[in-house]
Amino acid sequence: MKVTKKNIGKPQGDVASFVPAAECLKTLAHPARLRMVQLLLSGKYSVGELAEDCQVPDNVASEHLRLMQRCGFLTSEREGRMVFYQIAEPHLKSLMNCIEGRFLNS
Amino acid sequence: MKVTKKNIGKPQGDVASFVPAAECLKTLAHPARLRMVQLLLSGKYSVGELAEDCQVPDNVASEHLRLMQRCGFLTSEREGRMVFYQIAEPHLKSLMNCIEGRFLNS
DNA sequence: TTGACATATCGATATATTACGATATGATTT
DNA sequence: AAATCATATCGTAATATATCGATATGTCAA
Repeated sequence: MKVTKKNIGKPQGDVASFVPAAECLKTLAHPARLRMVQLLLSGKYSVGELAEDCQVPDNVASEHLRLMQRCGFLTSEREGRMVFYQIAEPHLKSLMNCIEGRFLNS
Repeated sequence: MKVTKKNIGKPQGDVASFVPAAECLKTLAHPARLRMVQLLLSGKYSVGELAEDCQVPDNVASEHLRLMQRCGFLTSEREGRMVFYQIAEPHLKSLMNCIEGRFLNS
């Protein structure tokens, strides 16, 4: 590749390559959804339990969980009349570590 | 602290403690802004250079940069008629490493 | 000082996101 | 089967965000 003034030292990729990352980060960028991910990284929770912890109605919790499922963060499993969600994206753990390290260290 | 059925094994914090994190993540969750952070982690760039790389007009780039400055990610410094932005938040580096590791490894 | 360049700001519009209430589905108990 | 519980979906209204064009500010060069 020819090296010009324009690309010396530039990191790989371009703005387009960040489109999927931006979508997933947007999905994560909500207090209730962050808290849900944190909880699910530590154990098993039903929709109702997550809703109660996050202080949102059940249907709102359900929508948050559906969004995270859509982008591959979570999977769900029904047990009786409850539904349990779990982490499906392994990178979420290190990502949450970064976030907790920055924002929960007060 | 008393241990009850409700809090066994729950990670510290609650949904409210994630409000600032969610705001900052929302700021980061845009393709152009992610690319700008990636570039600024690797070197020095003016507004115009960032705008060109991200393929947005100068004023749009300027607004993106202002948003990131507002939440403490960046600082700016004028040199002549150009303005250079730089990373102000050290955690951005590890956060970008997580993001690149997940989304730019195809 | 005039003109050109780089960046920033403002107002308006278009689009996206969020939350809510109502209703629907699925499962269990009586 | 009917009632109840847990979750999901849908329409809608409120709010937030993104983008654009126009204009403003600040800097330099002629």
